[in-house]
Amino acid sequence: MPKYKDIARKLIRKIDSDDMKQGDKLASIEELMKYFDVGKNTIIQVLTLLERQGYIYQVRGSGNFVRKHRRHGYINLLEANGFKSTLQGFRLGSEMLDLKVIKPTTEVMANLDIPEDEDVYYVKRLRSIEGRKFAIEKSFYVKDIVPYLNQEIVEDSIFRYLIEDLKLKPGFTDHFFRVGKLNKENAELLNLKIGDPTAFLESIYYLENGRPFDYSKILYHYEEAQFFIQGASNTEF
Amino acid sequence: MPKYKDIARKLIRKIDSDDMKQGDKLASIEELMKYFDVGKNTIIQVLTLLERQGYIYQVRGSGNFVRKHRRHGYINLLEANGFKSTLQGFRLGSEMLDLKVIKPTTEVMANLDIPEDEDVYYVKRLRSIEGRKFAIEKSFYVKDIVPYLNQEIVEDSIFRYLIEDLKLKPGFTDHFFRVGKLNKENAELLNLKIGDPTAFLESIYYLENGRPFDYSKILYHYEEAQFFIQGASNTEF
DNA sequence: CGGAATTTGTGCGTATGTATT
DNA sequence: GAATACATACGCACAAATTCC
Repeated sequence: MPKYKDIARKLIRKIDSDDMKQGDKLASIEELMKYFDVGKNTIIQVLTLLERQGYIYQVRGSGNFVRKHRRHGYINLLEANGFKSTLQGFRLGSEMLDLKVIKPTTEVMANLDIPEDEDVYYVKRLRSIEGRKFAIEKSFYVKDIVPYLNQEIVEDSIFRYLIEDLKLKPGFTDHFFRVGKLNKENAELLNLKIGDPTAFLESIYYLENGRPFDYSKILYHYEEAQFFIQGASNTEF
Repeated sequence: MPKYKDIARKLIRKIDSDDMKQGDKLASIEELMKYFDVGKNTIIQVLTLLERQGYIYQVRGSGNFVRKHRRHGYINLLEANGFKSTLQGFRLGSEMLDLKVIKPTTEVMANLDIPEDEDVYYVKRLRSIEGRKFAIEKSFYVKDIVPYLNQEIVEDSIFRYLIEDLKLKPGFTDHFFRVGKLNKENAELLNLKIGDPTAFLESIYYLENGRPFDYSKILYHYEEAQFFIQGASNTEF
């Protein structure tokens, strides 16, 4: 592991600990250089990374300060897998409703950028949080990249399987978000009424090399799901 | 303007042009160094910035490739001001419903991190797109930072006024997102029915120095609003 | 298939500019 | 105005991944 990632992890652990709160000042670049025994560039690289991940904000001439969001139970849409760290501490469940290999629809072809004869895994899951119905998820995986799935994997964590077992490297993601009304089928699955609100999230996950491998459509229970998005410093363009 | 920002803008113009599409390869770092007559670090800095902004993805040993989303009419939640570039080309309107200086509620105090006796501007606007009702926005500005607002400013663009006239420098942003049902008052404003779905977005805008200056709550018309969020490469943590 | 060439990634040292304290 | 701290930028060396032959 490169030095800057190692240092970043250590600083993140420090920031996440109870020692630090919003607005606290980090050690100066000079001090961090000495402490970790690395060059200035490396520290700058670390701080740039932390800023981009939303852990700190940088103020020129002044210092680097902790950024700590104070709301819990929100899904952080900027983390690789939609159901991660911000929901830590909650009991999550996954019930498999369907799992099969199919040929892609036009919609799936377009979003995964594949031809019509390419096989895809179709997975439908009912997700729960603390035992309550939380979301209906329909996912499509390019079989060429994800050659095998079974019930055990699907009810545990597909992403963990992809990363740890298949050694895939997810890169970036596109999320598309809308609000709508539930139809009969989905309302019944979520124990809601027809016409009740729902958050509809479409996500396309790409590997590091830019190839899309997962297209997912999620309908959230409107009373259970809430989302969090951190915008970094843009300055123009 | 620093070299890396200047180069970034030029590359973004190039990428946004019709010449380039998703997956196209940029010139190599070596070539960019020669073309712009700068050092390698500067080019790397440019590419890191473009990657973070979602314009490109980087593949080690291979090259840098254009990332171009193909959906229009979506609001990009990662851009400083919620109603920017992705809605370019649409006719946007702002009708002022209320504008006054008030003392903060507990909620506003907490989100803007101010004491109870600090004055805030309260602005309520009805926003439209292509003449259709689009969203109801209630915003709170710290008067100490934004000392003056009037109807003209509020019905044009508050952010443009803050940046260009007040010379404020917005830094980062926190967005919180939920789905809910409309009450009578808001349903009437949006020409919808009581109980219809709505997207509810709370945003806190901070200056570069980390001080919050704007807390906004927006209720979107569920048939008009759709959102776009680009996740960058995270790789672990 | 293997090795060479290409391309990007990490890291050091240094100098100078700019904003804050 | 001086001291401190972060920002930009150059040049160099070597590592790691991909691509080409």
